[in-house]
Parts: sequence; structure tokens; C-alpha cells
Amino acid sequence: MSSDETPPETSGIGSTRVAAYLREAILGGDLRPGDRIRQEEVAARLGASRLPVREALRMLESEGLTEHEPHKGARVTSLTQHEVDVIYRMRERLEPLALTESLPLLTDADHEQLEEVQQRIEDNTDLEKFLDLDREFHMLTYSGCSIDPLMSNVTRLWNSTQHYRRSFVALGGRSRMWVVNSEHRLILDAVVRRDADDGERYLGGHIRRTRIELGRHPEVFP
Amino acid sequence: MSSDETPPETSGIGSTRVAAYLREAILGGDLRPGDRIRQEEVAARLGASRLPVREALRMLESEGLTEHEPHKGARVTSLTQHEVDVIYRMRERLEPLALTESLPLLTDADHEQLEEVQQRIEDNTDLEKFLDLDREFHMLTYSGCSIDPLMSNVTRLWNSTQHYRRSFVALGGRSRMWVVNSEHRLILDAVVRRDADDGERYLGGHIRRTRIELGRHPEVFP
DNA sequence: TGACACACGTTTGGATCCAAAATCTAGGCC
DNA sequence: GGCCTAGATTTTGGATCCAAACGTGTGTCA
Repeated sequence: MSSDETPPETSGIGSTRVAAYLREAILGGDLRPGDRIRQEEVAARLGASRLPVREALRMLESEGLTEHEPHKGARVTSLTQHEVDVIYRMRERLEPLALTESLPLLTDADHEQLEEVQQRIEDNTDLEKFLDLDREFHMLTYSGCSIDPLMSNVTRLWNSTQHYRRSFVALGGRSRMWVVNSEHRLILDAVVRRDADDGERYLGGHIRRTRIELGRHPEVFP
Repeated sequence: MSSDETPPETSGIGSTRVAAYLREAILGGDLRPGDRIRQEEVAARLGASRLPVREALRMLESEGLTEHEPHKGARVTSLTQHEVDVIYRMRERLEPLALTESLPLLTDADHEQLEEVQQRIEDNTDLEKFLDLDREFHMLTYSGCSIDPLMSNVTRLWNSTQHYRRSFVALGGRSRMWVVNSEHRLILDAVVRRDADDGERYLGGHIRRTRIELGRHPEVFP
């Protein structure tokens, strides 16, 4: 008979969907560095089996969001202050390269969209929204760069430091937001002028300053 | 005793072992860029089921050795000439950072080992052996750097370009090997003197020169 | 009372079976 | 004769079941 105890198949839950769910949870701050991720728990919550969860955890690992130890399970990536410092130094060197690769290929439409995102950043007051918009701004400036190894590297660096960036912005307050906006405006101007040298200069300075300010707040680290 | 016939399950065939096998095959040149990797084929060859193979492929993906497309399977990472060029530019920026992090922590024993490896490079005549020794030399200079996100990035960059490096060395011949050795000697000297500035200078130049020479050989790319 | 050892529960790793998607092949139609 | 379509085969994705490893808690012995 109908024997439909279990619905057809929901068209496959998909490890991609599980990965998206966990990625959102980690980047959104629901899962914090060092938190253990139990396969069965996630599987039950999403109504899937453990197998796509395992696949998803591997994907997240390659995105720098989780760490995996044999027979001990997966945890959200946790970093020391020194590690975050080095990651910012990596960003200082890599992202200007991505910008230089991207610059010549950005269209006028991209420039307009960048202008609009930056305006939204300046009008914004919400912390979580700032993290999203800031990421969107920078990624947009790199969107002309089609070199996958470079872009996935950059994404990894952003991913693994997202939590510390949130903590930092949360306590740093909006007092020095004008500095961020000035830097963004200078980067944006260099982008519109397609001036790679200036772009690298201001972008590098932007990341470097953030690294140094972050270094003054050891309290956000374990 | 001597009950080590073999069978004691070896504690499971292990996705780690499968990954090691495939890694060796790719870095050794048995699998070439663009080659498709069929799960069942590998599973059969190693006497395991397909599941650890799937896990292994995810690991390799996070190491930059394979690419994965849903429902289409895994392939050995294949790069265009421009992508390899950018990866070398990434190396020019990242590896000097790794060297600077590593330098202060290297011991006298490390210095002796470096000297010995470099001597083996100069005595060596075999192509495949050179690839291994060259990698060993550079990785040794970075071995004091314990920052995982940085070191796994560097490893990824080496992994994904290994095949093109082999092709390049194969046709470039040993005519300009003296340049490599001079650069290595200068890097080694800077390491022993613990001079990070000079180390970054010569290492950056070493990678840059290789990138430019590689750019003169479009025939190694598809 | 403290420390070591053993056993149990929990969690991850692996094997087999089944479903869905993609590729390949063959046949028909234009 | 070439191209498009439809079915068959191949290959990947997912679910369930079973085995192995880690962590913990308790019990016993010095």
C-alpha cells in the first residue's frame, strides 16, 4: 500500500546543504571556536544521515572553518593570538595581489555596486550587518580575479578569523569607524581609477592597521 | 609470537592510507593534471570500500591536489599558465613570511641538515630526485614555522604546481642548475646568520626567477 | 585515601546496499 | 550522412548497519 512511512526522498538532502547550514552557523557566531561538532547531532537536526555530514565537515575543513582529528571528531577552528597575527600578515601580502589581478577586469557596474555597498556601510549601525557588508565590499573588489587558488585562499583567511573580527569590532566600538571608512574610500577611488599601485598601498595599510589594533586586544583570545 | 602475519586489521584500511597512496601517485607523476579518479577503481586496487576513498579525495582536495565537482567526480587539479603564474606570485609573497617566522627557531642541527641536503642537491643528477630534494630543502627552512594556516597554504601551492615544475625541470635541463645552487647557498647562509631580511630577499628572488623562466615555456601547459 | 585498571557508553570509521545523476551508445529522423 | 533523442550503463551520492577507538566512571587493591 502507500507504505509511505518515509517521504519519497526530499530530493536528496545533500552534503552541500549541510555544509551551507554549518557554514552559516559558524560564520554567524552560533558555533564558536573550539566547539565540537557531533555528526549525529547535526544529522538529526537536518533530517539527514551522518554520511553527508561527514562530507560537509571535510568541505568546511578545506575552507578553514573546521579542524579534524582522527577518531576524535571535528571542532570549529580555534586560533591563538599569534596565529591570527600571522594570518593578517598573510592577508597583507595576498589580498593586494588579488586586487591587482581583479582591478583591470572590474566593470563600471561593479564600481557602482561598490559605491553603494560602501554607502550602506557608512549608514549602518548594526554590528553583524557590518561584518557582512565589510566582507561584501572587499570580496567585490576581488570579484574580477578568477584565479581559484588565490580566491579560495583569501576566503579561507577571512573564514578562519571571522569570529575574532566580530569580537574585536564588538568591543572596539564604532569610535574609530571613520578610519575604516576613509580607508575604504581610498581603496574604492583607486579601484575606480584602476590604479593597482594605490590599491595595493591602501589595502595593505587597511589590513595592517587592523592587525595592529587587534594585537592590542588580547582579551578576545583564549 | 611473530603473529604479525598482516591481517590484524591493521586498524582499518584507513582513509589516511588511501590518501597517502593517491598523494604519492599524483606528486610522483603517475596521475597527471586533468586525469579523472574513479572511486571504485581506487577502492578495488587498495582492497577497501569506496567510502574511505571518498574521504581521501576530500582530504586531497583540501591539499590542492584534486578538484571535485558534484555528480561528476574528482580530477587531478589542472592549471592554466596564468594560474601557475599567479600561484608563483603567491609563493613570492607567502614563503618569505614563512621563512621569517621560521628563522629564529631553527637549531644548529637544522642548519647542518640543510647543508647536507643542499650538498645532495649539488651531487644529484636524477630529475625526480631533484624535485624531492628541492622540496625537502625549502620545507626544512620553513620547519620552524608552526603556524598551521601558513604552512598548509604553502604546501598547497607546492602540491598544485608539482607537475609543471617537473615538466619545466625536465626540459630546462641542468644547464642553469648553477643558478639554483647559488640561490640556495645564499638562502642557506642567511638562514645560518638568522638574517630574515636577506632570507626574504634571496628566497623571493629565487621564486621570482623560476616564475619568469617558467613563463618562457608555454609548451608545458595544456 | 589515592592511584591504577577494567568495563561500559558514546562517537567516529568502514562496508554494503540502494537511488539518482551523468555519460555513452545506438537508433531513428531529418 | 549528420544530428538529435532515448535508453542502457557507468559512476557518484545517500542510508543503514556493524566494528573499532576514545573518554569516563567506578571498583578494587596497595
